[in-house]
Amino acid sequence: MTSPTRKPQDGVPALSVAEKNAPPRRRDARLNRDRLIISARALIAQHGVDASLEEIARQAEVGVATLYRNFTTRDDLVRNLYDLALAELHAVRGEIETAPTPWDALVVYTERVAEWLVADPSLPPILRRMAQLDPSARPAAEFDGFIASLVARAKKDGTLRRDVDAVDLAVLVTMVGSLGSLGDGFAGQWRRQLSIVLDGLRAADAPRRPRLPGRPLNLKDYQATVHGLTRRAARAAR
Amino acid sequence: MTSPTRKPQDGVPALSVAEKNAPPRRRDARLNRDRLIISARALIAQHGVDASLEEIARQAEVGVATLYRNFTTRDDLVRNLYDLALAELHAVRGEIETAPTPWDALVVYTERVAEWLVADPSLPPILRRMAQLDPSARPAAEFDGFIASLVARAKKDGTLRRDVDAVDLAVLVTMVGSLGSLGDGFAGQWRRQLSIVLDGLRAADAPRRPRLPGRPLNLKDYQATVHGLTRRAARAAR
DNA sequence: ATTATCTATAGATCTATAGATAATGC
DNA sequence: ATTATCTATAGATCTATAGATAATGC
Repeated sequence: MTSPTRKPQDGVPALSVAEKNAPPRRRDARLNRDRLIISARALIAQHGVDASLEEIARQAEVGVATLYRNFTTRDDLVRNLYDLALAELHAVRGEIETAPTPWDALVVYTERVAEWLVADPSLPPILRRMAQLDPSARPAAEFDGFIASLVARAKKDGTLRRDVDAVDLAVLVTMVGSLGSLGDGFAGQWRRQLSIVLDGLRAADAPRRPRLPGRPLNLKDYQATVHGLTRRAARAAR
Repeated sequence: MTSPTRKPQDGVPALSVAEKNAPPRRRDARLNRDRLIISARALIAQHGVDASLEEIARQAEVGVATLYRNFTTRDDLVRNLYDLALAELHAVRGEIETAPTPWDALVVYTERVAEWLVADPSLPPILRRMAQLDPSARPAAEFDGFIASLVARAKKDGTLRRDVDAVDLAVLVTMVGSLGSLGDGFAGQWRRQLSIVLDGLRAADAPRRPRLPGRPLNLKDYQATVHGLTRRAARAAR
C-alpha cells in the first residue's frame, strides 16, 4: 500500500498515507507531513485531542509553522487523522463480503474493526471529537445497510441470537476496541475478549463454540504490563 | 452516607466524601473542596487528567490558590479522586458475598463494578494515571483472592466456562465500563452489553440465558445521543 | 486568634502568524 | 522561480506562590 517511489523513514511503520486532495508536493514536505502525523498520533493517544500542537511539532523535529502550514487548525488535523484511519477501515469491506456464511461475515467485521481500533489508541479520542464536529459522520456509516442485512440473515439461519441488532454489534466492537487504550498487555488480549463476546451473541442452540484464542493474562503479566507503561511514561516525560 | 450535619448544595448529587485524613475543618472550606471535586470530575471526564487546574477552580467558582491549598499537586488531586471512587467501590463487597450462588456473585460483581465505572467518566483517565503513579495499587486488588475463589467455584458447579480466569473478568468489566465515556446514550446501554458478555461467559451446557435488558439503541436514538453530546460540548466551550 | 480565601504576579508554555531564509524541481 | 521551512514574536493561558484580606469558631 506504500507507494514504491517513496521510501518510508527507518523504524517508522509504513504509513499508507492517502495522497488525496492537494497533497504537499515537495519531497521534504511529504516527509515532514508524515512525521507530523506520526507524532500527532502518539501524543493524541497519550494526552487526548487537546495535546499540545507545539509538542507535536517538537517531537516531529519540525517547526510549529510547518504544522500550521499542513493543518490550518487543530480540528483540521483531527479530521485528517480521522480520514486516514477511515481509509484503512474501508479496505475491510471486501473481506467481509467474501466470507462464506453470514455469521463468518459478522465475525470478520467485528474482528477487523476491533483490530483497527486497538491498533491505534489515538482513535478513541479522535472519534469522539469527530462525533462532535460532524455528527453525521459515523466511522462505519458506509457499512450500515450491509451489516443490517448480515444481521438479518444470521438471525434467520439460526446462528445469531434474535434479540440483538446491528447497533448492539457496533457498541460491542467499540467496547473491545477500547482495550487499545489500556496498555500493550491488555491490547494483546482483545481477541480473547472478542471471542467471549461473540459467544454471547451466538444463538443458544447454535453449534458448539470454539476455544478461546491466546492465553489469559495472569497477574505476573499484568504487573509487567503496568510497569512497562510506567517506564514508557517516564521516558516520554523526559 | 452524607453527614446529616452538612447540607449538600442544591442540584449537586450528594457527595459521599470520606472525611478521612485531616479534612478541612471550616464549613466554607469543606464546601469549596466539594465544589472543586465536582468540577475536577467534570473537566477530567472531558479533557483527561491534563485538564487545566485553573479552569477547574474557575468552574468551582473558587480562586486557584484554594485548589492548591486543598491539593498540593495535580497528582495529589488525582489520587484523592481515586480514593473517593474506591471507597464507593468497596461498599460493593458485602453485596457480592450475600449472593446465593457463585454465578450470581460474579454477576453482581461485574454489574456493580461496571456500573461504578460507567457512572463516572472521569474514572478511566484517573485509573490510567494511577496505574502509572503507583503500579501496585489496582482498584479491585482487594477483591482478587475473593473473586478467584468465586471463579473456581463457578467453574466447578458448571455455570462458568472453564477457559477463562479472574483477570479475563476484570478486563471484560473494564471494557463494559468504558461505555461511560461515549456519551449518555451509549452509557445507558451497558446493561445490555454486559448481559451479552455474561452469556459468553456461561458454560455452553449451562441453563438457558435470560432475555436482554433494555432495548437496542436504534439509529434515531443514536443521532439524538450524538447531537446531545454536541450541544453539551458547545455549552461547555462557551 | 485562627484558618481559609482571594488578588496579583512571575515565569513557563501555548496558539497563531509575519517575515526572513533555505531547499526543491523545472 | 517556486515552494516550504525556520526563527522570532505577540498575546493568551497555564502553573505555582507570596502577601493582603476576609470568614469562621472558640
